[in-house]
Amino acid sequence: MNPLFININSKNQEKLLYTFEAHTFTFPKNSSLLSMFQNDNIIGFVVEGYLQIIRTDYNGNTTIIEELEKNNVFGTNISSLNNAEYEIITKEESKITIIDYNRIIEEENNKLPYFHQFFKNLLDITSEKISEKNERIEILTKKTIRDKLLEYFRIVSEKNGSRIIYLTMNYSELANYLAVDRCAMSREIKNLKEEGFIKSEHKKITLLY
Amino acid sequence: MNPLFININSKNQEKLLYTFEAHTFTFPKNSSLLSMFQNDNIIGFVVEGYLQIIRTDYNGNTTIIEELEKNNVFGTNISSLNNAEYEIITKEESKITIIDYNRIIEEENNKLPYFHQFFKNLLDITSEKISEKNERIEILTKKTIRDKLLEYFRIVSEKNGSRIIYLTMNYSELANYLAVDRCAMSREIKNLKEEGFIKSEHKKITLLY
DNA sequence: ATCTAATTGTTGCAATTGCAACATTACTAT
DNA sequence: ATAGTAATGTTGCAATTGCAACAATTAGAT
Repeated sequence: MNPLFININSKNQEKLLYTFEAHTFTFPKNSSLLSMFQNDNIIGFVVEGYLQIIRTDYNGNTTIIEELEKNNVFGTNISSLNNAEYEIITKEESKITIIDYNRIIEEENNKLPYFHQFFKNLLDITSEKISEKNERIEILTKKTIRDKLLEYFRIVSEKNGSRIIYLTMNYSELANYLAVDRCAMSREIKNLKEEGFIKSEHKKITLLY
Repeated sequence: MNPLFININSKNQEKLLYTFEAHTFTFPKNSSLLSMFQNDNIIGFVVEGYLQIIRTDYNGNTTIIEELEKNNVFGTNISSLNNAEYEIITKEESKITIIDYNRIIEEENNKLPYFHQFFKNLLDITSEKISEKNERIEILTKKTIRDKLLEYFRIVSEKNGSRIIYLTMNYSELANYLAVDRCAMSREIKNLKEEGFIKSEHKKITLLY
């Protein structure tokens, strides 16, 4: 379910996307979307695929800021894409729909019966993003690699309602996400396994505590 | 300037606060606001004072999540206050205004001429919070205490347009915010001073690079 | 099927950090 | 002014981590 369209029936969804002149694009794997709407102010969502928002700082270090899976929403403002250090890249072939933000905030939209709901949804999505950022901060404020891993596992496990976790990122990316050295993380995962806290095979991790 | 009321004249501001039945409260220093609106969904802003949103995890460790100064906006959803681990505390006597969020999102508000602007402002504020969270993440992903400090100084310096920084937090709180040991941070600040990167007297820090 | 590139695993070692314990200074209230 | 409390500074030491260099495994392309 696309959170932009909660409580909006599919006929009105189409109408809304038509009114806002939404456009859908497909990007090949490992491409940057930024050039597409560099100076525009947009809201977009993932129709199909997997993308990441990454930041590259002045030293050339990159950090994963956000993962974008099917139905996830992103935007110039709500994803800090107005910051030149941020960009969106596709990790696999991806299809996205883009809406001009300026069309969304036009006052005359108030006449559309479903617009209020749409705008409310947008605010809910933005609030939800703040929650996710706070969760990331909860992870990053942990002092040890072990505690960061366990906090990450806890959050993912709670979100999916299961003690079995399938990693969406690969291990290099996870280390980046947790802001730790990949090798040190690998060592710590081995320790967690040896001490019986987790079981892991490839990207499947089972929490045993 | 209160960002909730950008492009809304003061007469309409009052009208709006009246319509939404906003209430203003004063809290003494070092008090928790949470009990006031535990199960409500609210939006609030700081009229006067200084507050912090802090998180206490299952181990009893507390983390500073957000600082709230005059005119800053907070809310159940946009500040993750629906999470039981989060609370707002006053660091000095503070006056805040609270609005019931359910009154804000009523559809009939669309009839109010200034409402569209208000809702847009709310979305802008929420987006801005995401940017701030991303900045915090940029700091926390740095590997060393030195890099965290310099990144923090850079962000504050850019925000204020000055190489001279006045810390809003005390040093214990700053260490908490950067998620490092206070003593180790103190040591690193001494190093930065000795190596001529910064000058510091009490809460005034001058960047020399 | 095979070659190549990408990802993951391993480990010694030096650097950084957290922790603890204590000294010093600044703030607050009476 | 002074006592009491909170904040800050200092430092030795052990634990954790990052780094580097390399091995092993897996994934992807032709």
